[in-house]
Amino acid sequence: MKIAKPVSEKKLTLIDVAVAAGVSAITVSRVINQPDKVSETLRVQVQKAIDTLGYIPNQYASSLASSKSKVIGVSIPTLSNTVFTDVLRGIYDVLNNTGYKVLLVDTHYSPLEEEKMIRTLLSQAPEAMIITGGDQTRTCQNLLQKSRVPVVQIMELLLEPLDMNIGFCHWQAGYDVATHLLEEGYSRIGFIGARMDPRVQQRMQGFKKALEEVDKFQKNFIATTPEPSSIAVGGELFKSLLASTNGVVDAIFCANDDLALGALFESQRMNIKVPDDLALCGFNDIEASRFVNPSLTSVQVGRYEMGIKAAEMVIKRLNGDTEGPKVVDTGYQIKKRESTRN
Amino acid sequence: MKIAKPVSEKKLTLIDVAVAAGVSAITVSRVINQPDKVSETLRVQVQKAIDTLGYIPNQYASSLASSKSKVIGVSIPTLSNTVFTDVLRGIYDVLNNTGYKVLLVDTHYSPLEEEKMIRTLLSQAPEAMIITGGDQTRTCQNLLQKSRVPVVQIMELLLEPLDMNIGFCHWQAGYDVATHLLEEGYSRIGFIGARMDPRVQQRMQGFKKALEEVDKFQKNFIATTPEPSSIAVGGELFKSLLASTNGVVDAIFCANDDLALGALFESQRMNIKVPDDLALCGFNDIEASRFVNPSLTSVQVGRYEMGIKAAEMVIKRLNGDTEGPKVVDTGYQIKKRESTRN
DNA sequence: TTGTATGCGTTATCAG
DNA sequence: CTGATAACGCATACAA
Repeated sequence: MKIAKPVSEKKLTLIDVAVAAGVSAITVSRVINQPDKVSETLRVQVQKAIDTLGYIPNQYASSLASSKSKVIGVSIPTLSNTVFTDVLRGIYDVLNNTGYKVLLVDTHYSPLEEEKMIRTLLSQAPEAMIITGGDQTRTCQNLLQKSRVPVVQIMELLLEPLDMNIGFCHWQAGYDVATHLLEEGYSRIGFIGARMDPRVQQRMQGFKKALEEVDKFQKNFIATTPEPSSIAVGGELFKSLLASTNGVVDAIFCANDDLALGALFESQRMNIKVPDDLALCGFNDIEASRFVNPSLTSVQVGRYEMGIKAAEMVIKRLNGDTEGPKVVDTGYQIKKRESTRN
Repeated sequence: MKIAKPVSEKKLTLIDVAVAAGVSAITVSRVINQPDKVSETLRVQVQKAIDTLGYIPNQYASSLASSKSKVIGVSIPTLSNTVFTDVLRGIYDVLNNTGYKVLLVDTHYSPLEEEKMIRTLLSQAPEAMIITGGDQTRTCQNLLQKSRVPVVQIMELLLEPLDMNIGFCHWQAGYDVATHLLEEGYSRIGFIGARMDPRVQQRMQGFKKALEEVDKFQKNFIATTPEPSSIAVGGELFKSLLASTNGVVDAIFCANDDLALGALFESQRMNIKVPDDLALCGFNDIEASRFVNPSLTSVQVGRYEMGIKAAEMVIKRLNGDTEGPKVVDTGYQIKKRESTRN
């Protein structure tokens, strides 16, 4: 049995392989996709031709014909925040072993941009989507529902998920942080937040509620900015809050650890002792929080695990399994450290 | 002019839009891809139909017909390191506005895994590839060359780039850091490094060379580990180095800022004064380095800009422009801060 | 087990 | 500027 040499110029197709192996195109297709449905003899013969020629299937023709893209769309607000890249890592680690490809978009926290990007994603006919949060535009949600792709909304628990949902309750987490600070004996408690995306808003509302319940909420104890969150901004907001409260604030809930680090570093420069003069609590529990001095109380959330689970939910659904729960609460845990020890 | 209502059941095609707008399919295609080639009247009319119906083009059909995938493959060692996600951000920010999609893979720093992933990427017929560094397996490099896709190798300057190359010289950066420390009067200078990927190795070699030139290199002043880099590991390596040098080390070049922060936090706990008792220099200049106390000397490299430029090089090449330089040195800058002020 | 006919949704080519 | 027709490469459905 002779097999033709590779013709390096033109693109190889199923037919080239079929001719080389002396079979029909569909048989080659089967050798690739359903090897069990082809006899041993032909399978070996065809595989040899494939290897010899160096044939690589055309995914686009395949997707078009089968309407299966093997693509999963993922949308996150930003690549600059370890919170999201940790989740991403979980998603990639699961999906890369399943033959699915990830198509990632970065919405820059803008629902409008998100709509545009999700439109692009949908044109790739993804078999499923993993998207962040629930503040998509109405149009965008319609697009998603009309497309009928399985959707997992991650990072936060939603009142009305589009489909599947995995995350935790930011409101409750904010409430619990405030409670922790109250329990530690602090009473003039402030809040600083940046970007103010829906999840930060919820943390703030939970925080506010807890203070209101004990009649300790004061409007001027809140400092926020629409700017992106950063250590620098944390320092700025910290100074604003000191000013607006005439320095009487005795504890601050920072909407995330970057802000908290900024506040901590600034307080060190101002010679304000943490936690003696002032308590600080962050959110997300990034690695630095555990090691900085004083160590920073923060709220741990299983980001990598959330990514893993979201991807697993997707895979399960794609395998036709509709049994599992559609909503998963991944919870959180307040890590009490030196910065709030009274 | 009436336009039909969306029929939510079947998938919309060009033809549906064409019928709704009362034109031919190819005209709709042109409105989408070459709007200038369609008269104002028809363009508006067709666009209206597209919007009303919520039509989304099928990229697979498009790619099959035009043999253009509009895909660019990107390979990075890990998603856990801001160094790479910053570059990624630059890449996405450029590419998202050009109609190209990014197919990203995370190689976990393993050339073997990289080879496997790049093989997968190639079956998507990417129009170009952006990959990290130069330590691909021989097989992998052959695959890339045979595929004839434009390739940009990023993060470091290579002796023999496969095609295009953008980055800076890590060896020289390491050399310069050592020189800076020597100039500040330090003379018992150590090095700590983790993961020990090719770029870290180069920084270490440059560092070593500078010390050797003034006869100040000592083998036991080096502490490394193959473990992933982290703040925690920085603290550990710091303690090892103190032990192996009997505490006489007076300056440490940390292969990155995470390690440096770990060393700094640990030194604070051990009551070792930086920079009075010990100088610390990091690498990458992450945000924390600028704000921590004492602020941390580090080496700034334009990561986001590198991503931007890499993507721009790719786009240029894809547009048939072969003029520009194939190798770009993005340089670096030592940010001298409190932690090395003698 | 293997093969034939046909369609997937778009774009290239060439006419009008 | 607009349209008819034929690819693009593969997989589905059915036949043999």
